[in-house]
Amino acid sequence: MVTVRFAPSPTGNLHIGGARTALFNYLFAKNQKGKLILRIEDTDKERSKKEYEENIFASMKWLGLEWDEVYRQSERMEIYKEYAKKMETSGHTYRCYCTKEELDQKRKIYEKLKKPYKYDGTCRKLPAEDLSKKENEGRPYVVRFKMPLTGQTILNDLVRGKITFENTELDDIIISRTDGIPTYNFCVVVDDALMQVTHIIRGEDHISNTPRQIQLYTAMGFKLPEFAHIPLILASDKSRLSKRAGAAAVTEYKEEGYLPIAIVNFLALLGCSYSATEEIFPLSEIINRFALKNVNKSPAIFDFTKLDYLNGYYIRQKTEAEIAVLVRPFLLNAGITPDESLLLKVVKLEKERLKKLTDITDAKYFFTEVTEYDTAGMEKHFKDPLKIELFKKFRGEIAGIDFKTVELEAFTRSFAEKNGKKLGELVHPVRLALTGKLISPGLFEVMEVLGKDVCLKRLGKIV
RNA sequence: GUCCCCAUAGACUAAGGGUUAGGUCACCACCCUUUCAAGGUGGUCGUAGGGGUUCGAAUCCCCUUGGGGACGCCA
Repeated sequence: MVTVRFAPSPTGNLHIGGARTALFNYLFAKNQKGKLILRIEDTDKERSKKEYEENIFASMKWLGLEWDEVYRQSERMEIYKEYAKKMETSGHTYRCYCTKEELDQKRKIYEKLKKPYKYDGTCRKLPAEDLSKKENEGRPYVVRFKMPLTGQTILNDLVRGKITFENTELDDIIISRTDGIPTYNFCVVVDDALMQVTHIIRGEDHISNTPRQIQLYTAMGFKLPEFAHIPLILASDKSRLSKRAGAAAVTEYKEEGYLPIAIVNFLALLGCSYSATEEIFPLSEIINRFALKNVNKSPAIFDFTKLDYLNGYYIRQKTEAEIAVLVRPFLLNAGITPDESLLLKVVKLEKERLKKLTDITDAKYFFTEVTEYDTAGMEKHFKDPLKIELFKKFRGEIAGIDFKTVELEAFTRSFAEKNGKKLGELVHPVRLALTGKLISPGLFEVMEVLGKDVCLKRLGKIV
C-alpha cells in the first residue's frame, strides 16, 4: 500500500508553497489508492504554536485535502529517544560537548577563510579519558551521528534521477539536543520508517538533507523509501515566495476571495502537466492524471494573473445561488447586509465579471446610496450645458415608462434617435448618475434591478 | 565560498533525436457591443550562449552564463 505524508511544522500558517506540497502528496495518494498521513513536526518547542497547527488543519480542509491519519511528533518523543539509545548502543553515535559558542566561533573562522563549514568532528576524535572526564563533570552534550568518512551516498530521486553526494561533504549531524530532544533529521527518519511511508514527496529544499537521512536509514537498518523532490515555487522576481512577494498563507487567499478549487487547480499546474492541450480539470480528473513522472524539475513562478483567470473561470461555473452564498460574507465584511432576492439579481449581473469574490464590493451601489462619482466621468458628461440639458430631458421622459430591461432599452434607443444622438451619449451619463462609475453591467439590466424609484432619485440628484 | 539542483516566449507547460516547436494565461487586433467583463476569430513573442556527437539536436555529452536550494542544538 502506498503511503505518503505531509509533514509541516506548526511555526507559521500553512503557506501556499506548503499547500502545494500537501496537494502533490494528496494527488499521489489518491491516484495510487494509498493513504496520506499528516504529521505535525513540532519538535521545536520554541517556535511551534497550537494556533498554527489549527491553521494548517483548517487550510487543508478548506482546500479539500483530506488526510487519513494525523500524528504529532511531540507525542512520540519516547519512540525517538528509544531509537536514539539504540543508535548509541550500536556505536553509531557519539556525545559532543562542543558548546554553541564554540561552534559559532568555528563557523566564523571558516567563513573568514572562505572555506565551507562542516563540523570538524572534534568530539568524535576525543580520547576515551577526555570523554569520561567531561561526562563525570556532568557537562551538557548533544548526540551526533557518525557519518561515513568515505564513499558516496546515492539518491535515486523519482523526479530528478540519480544524485550523488560525497560522504566527505556530510558532517556529523546532531540527532539529539542538549535537552535530550531529538532533532528533525532523526525524527523524520524514524517516523517515516515506522509509519511505513513508501514515498517521500517534498520540496527540493530537502534534497541536501536526503543523503544524511539515507545514512540514518542504513544505520538503523530501515528499508529506504522512494524519494521525489518537487520544484519550489518562486515569486515573480524569482526570489523565494514570501509575504513580501505577495503570496502568503492559504487563509489569506480565502480572505481575498479565491475559491479552493481554483487554488488547487492552479497549484497542481505549477511544476506538473496533465495534458498537452488542456489545463482546467475537475479534481477527480487531476487525481486521475497525476503522475510523478510528469512533475517538472525546474522551479515555477507563481503567477497571480493566471490564478485570477482560473478563479474567474470557476466562479462562472457556479450557479447564481451558489455565488450569492459565497459572496455574502464579503459584502457583510464591507458593511453591507444584502437583501436575498436583490443579491441574487446582482449576482446574475456580476457573475461573469468577478475574478475574485471580493470584487462584488465594486457593485455596492446596488445596495447603498451613491455618494462618489468618477471625476473624469463628471468632467466628460456633466460639464457641457447642452449635455446636461439632454440628460434632464431624458430624465423627465423616462419617468413615464415601465422599468423593465427591454422597455428601457427600446425607449432609450428611440429617445436617442429622436434627438439625433448616439446611444452612448445617454448611456454613459446615466450610468454615472446611477452607479457613480464609468463601468458597470449592462445599463438597462442595472436599471431594472435598481428599480424606478431609486433610478429616478439618483438621476435627479446628480445635476 | 562549498556542495546539490535547474534552464522551451513575460508566466505555466507539451514535444525525450526527424513536428511549420503544440496548448493555456497575459499582451495586441478584429467581431459582438451602451462601458466593463464574458464569448468568438486572428496575431505578436520561445528552445540562454558556445562547443561537440549525429545524415539530422529543443531533445544526448561538455563548458560558460544565469537562476534556485542547502550549508542551525529550525523544520
